[in-house]
Amino acid sequence: MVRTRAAISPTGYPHIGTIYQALFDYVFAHRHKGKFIVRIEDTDKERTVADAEEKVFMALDWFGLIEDESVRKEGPYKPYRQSDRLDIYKKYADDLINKNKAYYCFCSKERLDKLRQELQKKDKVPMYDKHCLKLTKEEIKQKLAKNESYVIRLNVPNNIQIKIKDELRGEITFESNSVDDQVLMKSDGYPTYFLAVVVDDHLMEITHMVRGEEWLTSSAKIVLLYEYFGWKKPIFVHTPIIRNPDRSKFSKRQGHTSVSWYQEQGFLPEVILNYLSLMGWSHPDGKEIFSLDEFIKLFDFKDIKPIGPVFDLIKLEWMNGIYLRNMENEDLRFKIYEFYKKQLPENIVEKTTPLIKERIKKLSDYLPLCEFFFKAPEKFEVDLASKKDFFRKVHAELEKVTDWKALTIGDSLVNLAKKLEIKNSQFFMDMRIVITGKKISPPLNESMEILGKEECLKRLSI
RNA sequence: GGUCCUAUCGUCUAGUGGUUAGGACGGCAGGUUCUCAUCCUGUAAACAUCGGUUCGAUUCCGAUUAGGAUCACCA
Repeated sequence: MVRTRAAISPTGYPHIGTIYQALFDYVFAHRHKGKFIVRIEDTDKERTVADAEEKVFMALDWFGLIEDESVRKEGPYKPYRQSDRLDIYKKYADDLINKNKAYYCFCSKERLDKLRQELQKKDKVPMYDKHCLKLTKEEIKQKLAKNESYVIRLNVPNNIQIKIKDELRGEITFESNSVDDQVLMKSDGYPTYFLAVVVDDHLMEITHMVRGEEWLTSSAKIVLLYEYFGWKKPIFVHTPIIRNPDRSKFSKRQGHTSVSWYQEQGFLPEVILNYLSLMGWSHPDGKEIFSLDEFIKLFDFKDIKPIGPVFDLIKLEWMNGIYLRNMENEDLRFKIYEFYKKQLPENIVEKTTPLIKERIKKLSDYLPLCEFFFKAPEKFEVDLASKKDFFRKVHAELEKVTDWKALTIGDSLVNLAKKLEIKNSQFFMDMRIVITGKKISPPLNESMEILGKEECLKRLSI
């Protein structure tokens, strides 16, 4: 039974990179009729934010990446929040101590800082010097009795090779001398990520440890822990990291990383998932538009390219536009109505939806395009002062139209243009400005039909 | 800097020991059109470099270069 997990730290608004990771977990689990678990990794008390957990689930719900087990959907492996599992980590840390695979460290922050500085000065990689490994059992007992503050460190042996098999990259070898004696238990009794993730993944019977490439370097520690515990290792998958245009790690300085931004802009969640699927993976038929279900049917980790792809907002917008255009008018109308919190008159949204369907890429494009339906323009993108006479003539002509439909309005306007010997393009542009205020608008005749005769005549008599 | 990862159009990617190296976004140029958009047509644009292996390498191997990740009592 395949079991994957999204390990999420509740430290703020959900990040698009987190969703990217979770997507692979979710899809792979579903591909193999397994389980997808969400685990809350809140072992950093400083960084944990109170309502972040709630936001994580709101985001997952929005995307439809619904988990099988989590803090809100407890299963047989509970609890699913790491801060509720402290006694478990303690037990396993003690186990490692007893096996001499980990050791107490009483070094002060000052000593560690100094050590780090000295090594850096010599252009060496800052690493712990195993100072406290030399402590005798008796010394340790005394220090513990005196309640001295301590951490527990991983005892990494010298001069061995640590091998890890990554699904995307094959075998990777690390020299143990370049692996630091990682702190496993902090002085506040909380575990660090490394201990917690190994213990939890083992106890929760996670079969595929899927995580971002930023963890690749530290996976030697993970492998070592599995070996020390004598546990069966999961399959390791280090997925690519989404990049900024300058190829650095995707960050809010250069892009929009927060899920909430995409919601506010009116991107559809299924579009974002579709787009994200294409980062590192490609459809065997070269298709770009496909559903989550289709992705599930075809997905395999082996087909992911291990290159960090650049996030391209322009292409995402294009794709969002495709989805919007493929929607039924009724569904799109409802999406727009909901997007604007049901504040806009529903009948106008309904009538205008077909007009703007091929003109918007995001739901938030609707209002700038359709604002003139809700209120008369207050300023005009072109100065109309010299055109008053022209509009009087149009007014007179339109007044005669009894059947107020786009087609008849159009006929009447085209006739008038001919009569006045004005080019259609010029004629309609002036009309557009006076009716909508803007040089760019939905089709004019249809817009005027929706606005109604009375309102149009009113706008003509400026 | 140490360690590790990676390398096809600007971007996302397909692909092969012999191909006119394909598609998509974006660009450019046309067409349709009352604007914009949609739609349609066309077009420019890539195998990082240098060595091997080979009859032949973009493809296999190595080195170089470049980019990235990581080096906390953060995840």
